[in-house]
Amino acid sequence: MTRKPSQEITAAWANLVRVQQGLLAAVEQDLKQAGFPPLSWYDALLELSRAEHGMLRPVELEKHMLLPQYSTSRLVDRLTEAGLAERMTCPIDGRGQYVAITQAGRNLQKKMWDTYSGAIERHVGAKLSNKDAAQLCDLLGRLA
Amino acid sequence: MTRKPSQEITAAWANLVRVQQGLLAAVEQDLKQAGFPPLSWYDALLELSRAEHGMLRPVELEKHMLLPQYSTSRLVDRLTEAGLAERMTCPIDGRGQYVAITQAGRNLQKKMWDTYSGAIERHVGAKLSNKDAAQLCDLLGRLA
DNA sequence: TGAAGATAAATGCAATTGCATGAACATGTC
DNA sequence: GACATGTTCATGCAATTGCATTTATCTTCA
Repeated sequence: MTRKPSQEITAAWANLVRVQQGLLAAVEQDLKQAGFPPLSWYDALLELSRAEHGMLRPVELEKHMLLPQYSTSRLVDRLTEAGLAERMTCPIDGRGQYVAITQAGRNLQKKMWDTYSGAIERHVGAKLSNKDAAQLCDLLGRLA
Repeated sequence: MTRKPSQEITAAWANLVRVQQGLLAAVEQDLKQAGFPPLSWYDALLELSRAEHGMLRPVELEKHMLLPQYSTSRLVDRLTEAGLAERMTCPIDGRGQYVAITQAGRNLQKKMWDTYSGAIERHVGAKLSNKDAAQLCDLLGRLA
């Protein structure tokens, strides 16, 4: 059997799960109250908007977002349904496709950022100095 | 509009969400592979096992676990179904009830901890000193 | 007392997720 | 070329979640 985690490790783990879930729920709530779709839509739109030509293979999107394959497929369904993205046939691989962000998608992403950034500032920025944030970031990075 | 979050804050937020989701998925996976139910079952069993007489009102459980009311109700359904907990009528409030952990519930909680603690050690303990963990814990605590 | 409002818990229904599989195409090997 | 294997993406189905509402009981206050 592996060694048991120390008190410190266990406490850090418990806090990590608890705090993240609380903050995420709060941020999602802020988005919803502002009439926006879930954060996962934002994440996808951001990834697409940053990609070359505003398009990505679903497989890429999946890797960026750390989502299961079927989850990506359905997220793209919804984005497409809402007119925020489009599926395009992939010229170099008959199995695959490209997902391209639309102008409406770009617009929504920018509008959501206003609310999203406000939520981050309120729930995180207001409670941590930049120095603390950098430190937190570093510690989390070691866990990745 | 609120101030925009700094680079540091934004990066910390992104890392927090990303790292926690990754680690949590990994730990859940470890539990599942060992043939155990989800972490939420463990959390509930732990709360119950620590409570006076091994029982809690659903409302209490809900507050401890930060879950919505209906979610708690259904979690208790499943625990009861599996013989890990029992619903008892509440003598002091006719609306309410008590949820009591069974011996099987206590046994499962202990068995799950073997696997769970191993996963924590592997995914967190192996990557952070106790000092780092304490610091992480502190930083997260300020966000709560 | 009794009516109004608050609280505890369950549940119907729609949306979402997870899992397993399927269909279409690609790649490597002989 | 043809078969075996791997990759990409979609989807049927069951389980879970979220939301709104219902039922039952409690509390308050006139």
